[in-house]
Amino acid sequence: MGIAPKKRTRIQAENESRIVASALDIFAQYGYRGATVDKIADAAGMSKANVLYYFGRKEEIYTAVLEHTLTVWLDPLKSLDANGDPQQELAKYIRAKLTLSRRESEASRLFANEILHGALMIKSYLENELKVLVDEKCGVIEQWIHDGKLVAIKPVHLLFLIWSSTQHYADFAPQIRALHDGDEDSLYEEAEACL
Amino acid sequence: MGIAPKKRTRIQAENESRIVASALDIFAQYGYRGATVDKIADAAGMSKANVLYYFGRKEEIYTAVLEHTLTVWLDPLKSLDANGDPQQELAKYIRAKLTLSRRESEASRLFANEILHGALMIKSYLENELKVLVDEKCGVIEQWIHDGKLVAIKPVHLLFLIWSSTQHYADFAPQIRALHDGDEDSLYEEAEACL
DNA sequence: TCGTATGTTGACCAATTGGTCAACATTTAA
DNA sequence: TTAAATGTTGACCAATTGGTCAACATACGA
Repeated sequence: MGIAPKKRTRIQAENESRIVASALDIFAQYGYRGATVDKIADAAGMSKANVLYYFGRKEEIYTAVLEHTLTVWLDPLKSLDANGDPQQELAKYIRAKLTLSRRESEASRLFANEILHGALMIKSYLENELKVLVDEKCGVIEQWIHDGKLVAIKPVHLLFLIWSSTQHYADFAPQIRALHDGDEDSLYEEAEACL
Repeated sequence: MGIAPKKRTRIQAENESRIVASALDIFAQYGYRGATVDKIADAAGMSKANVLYYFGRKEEIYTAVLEHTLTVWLDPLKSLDANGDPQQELAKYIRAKLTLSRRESEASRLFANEILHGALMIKSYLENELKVLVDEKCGVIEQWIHDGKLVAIKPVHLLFLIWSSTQHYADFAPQIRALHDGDEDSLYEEAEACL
């Protein structure tokens, strides 16, 4: 007895994606506990009962949102090419992360919040899929260093440095806005120049 | 009619500080909405009603905790000395922040959470006290650059880089633990060496 | 067209939680 | 010692909220 390939109707597909999109905004803004199913339903333009018709529990909405955003968040690291020029590859990666943190800042804040409070939902993801990918890419960086193409630095800390500095501009936006004189475009231009 | 300098009794001082200390842990772990007055009371070893006898509302506990931790958090930047050696001063500052993020990680997570969700409670603090301090220290860095003692970099972005990279080790601890092979001591030693 | 599967919602329920209050306990100053 | 001030708590209340359900509406294949 295999897994039934449950056909999803047009309405199902449409509503589920509308719910997930709205839930991303709400969860990112209020955190898991602060977000209410009612708020999500409002944002999606339907009743709370209908949201719970598609996702039986609040937690299911949350994990659906996380899964939906994990892939896009991870993508840039995947394309770090061992055969490319180290400086260029890293610069490209940093630029991609910075762009992502700007355009998908809700996703960034969602992850930040999830990890900040213990990463209970994505713990196994971090320890498995992400760990494998990170180990692989650290190997690439290690090789670059071994070949003398890059200054000696623990690869995993280099990644931490890139992640923290790029995501900082999305996650700490209110602090940045309070301290930075000038518009947001110049902010990101300056940031890119620095990194 | 001046502000009465209400004497605080021994019991008041003792209980209030016990509440604030416990509340820091609870708020850092669960966030504002996830934290309950009951949990805080439990952690402080007293009844919920008694906690609310000292702090009329949950929000008051929260702001008391924020105020209590803001000073210690800010201190290292204050001691950045314009007359010292730039490399050494910055290295000292980075070390101090890294130590703080390790020893007061609850405070770090508390701020991260507050800012992540809009910094509603500390907005005016960010725009006033912190802004003044940051502007002053940015002036110092600007001067160092002008004197050719430091590579040209927008000072405020240098600060963002330092803040994000040091606090990352406290705020994203679960992710770090999942990806880093080795114990925590070596983690911080390596981090310090990198930065 | 028509009947069934799917979609939708208001009303409702139980659990959680911030906050109040009256009653009781302890500390403190005279 | 004693009375007033201060400290403490269980019981309670109202608002919020995750989740259920029966009733009703719509879509869709035959």
